[in-house]
Amino acid sequence: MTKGERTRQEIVRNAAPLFNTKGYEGTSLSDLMTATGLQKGGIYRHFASKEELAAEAFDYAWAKAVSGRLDGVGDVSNSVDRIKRMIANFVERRSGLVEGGCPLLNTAIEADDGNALLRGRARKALRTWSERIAELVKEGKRKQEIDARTDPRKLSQLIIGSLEGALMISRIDANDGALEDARNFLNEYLEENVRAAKRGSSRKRVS
Amino acid sequence: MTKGERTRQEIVRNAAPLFNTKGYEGTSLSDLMTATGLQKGGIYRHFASKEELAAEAFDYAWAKAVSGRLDGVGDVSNSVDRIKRMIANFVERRSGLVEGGCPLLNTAIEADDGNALLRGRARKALRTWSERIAELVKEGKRKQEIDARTDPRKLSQLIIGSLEGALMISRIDANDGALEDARNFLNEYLEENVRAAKRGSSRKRVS
DNA sequence: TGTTTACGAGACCGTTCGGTCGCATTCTAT
DNA sequence: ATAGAATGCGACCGAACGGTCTCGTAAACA
Repeated sequence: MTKGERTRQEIVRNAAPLFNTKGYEGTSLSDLMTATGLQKGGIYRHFASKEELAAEAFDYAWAKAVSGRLDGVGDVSNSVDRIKRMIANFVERRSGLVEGGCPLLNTAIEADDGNALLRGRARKALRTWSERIAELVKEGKRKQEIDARTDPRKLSQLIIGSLEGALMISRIDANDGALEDARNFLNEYLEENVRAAKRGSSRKRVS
Repeated sequence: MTKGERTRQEIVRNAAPLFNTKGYEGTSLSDLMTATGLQKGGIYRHFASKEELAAEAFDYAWAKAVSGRLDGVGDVSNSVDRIKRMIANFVERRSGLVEGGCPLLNTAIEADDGNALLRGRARKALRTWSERIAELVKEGKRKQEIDARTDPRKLSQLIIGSLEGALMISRIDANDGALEDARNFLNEYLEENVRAAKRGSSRKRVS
């Protein structure tokens, strides 16, 4: 790897937590200069604009978030338990993440009426995450671990929506209660309404 | 009402949609000048700072949001149906809301790491909304319309979290699907797990 | 080791930022 | 009608904004 490539990565690595905590508008070039230890010229050698850097920083932060949430999911065999593991990772995962909370939530809210480049990144991030969960569900249905009546897209949106909403509450409340409650709720929902019933037994089903 | 008071209200009225769509950092004094038709001096005669104006604009936008969500709730007698009405109001948001989406979500995300004044307003807004729903639940329990085992605070957080999370998804997705799904999910949940069972019948209960 | 290319510093650019203030004008209460 | 208070204009402020460019230096390849 050339020196320039290394520097470029370092810039992204240092810029990510800044953009994620202060937002795109709230992060200035001089903030970035301080965080990277470079002057403007040094930064602009590698990126055409603040916007382009922010987009790459988002990708970086998002990749870390996704890998944190999928951590250990492969070690679990049952599909429902995989989903539960992913939820637990979302709720617990503190270390290794880029500071400032979920990059998707942060970016989606700031960019939904403005910045098209960042909005596009957020939209794509949501899609791929949602599809990833939906794939887990489909696989579970194939393996008959998940009830055949489960709609993969709807379940995926329920999980993402509940978690992100609870995260928002937890962040202003400065209290993880909402996040914990969301986890408990989703886990119970998965057990009661998603996990395939044992052969022979029957159950009333919601939705 | 004096001329100054009228002007002050007009400034808040015109500033609210700006702050709610572009955010605090993203809204400049010159944006505000254009929106209000006043010069800087005219605005600063009534507010000590941009921050103070933003805080009042948030209060204004939030008051409108709350009144929109509670619209018609009093016309319904059953407590569960009242909650369902409130959810429908949130999802349909037909009434004269301030542009830019839910002020609580927008402000919470932008202010959770910075601006203390706005963060305080968002925190208070969340608390009062949450308590309002919890009150509905408690009343429902008193009237035996809501299952005695229901935790008012948890249900309130589940509703708020699900709706706000779904709103975030709907906004980047530019598609109301997630919001509709959240409404359907919550309605079914309320019917199956919150509405008090008819005397004599029994039911398995989640959470 | 010599040469060419890649790199980063930092002065500089015009613009916009949030905010102040003196003053003319307009309200308002008498 | 008029005095005094309330109001809004707009020139002005210093700082900070995102971004450009030149040039000395360090890295990379031969």
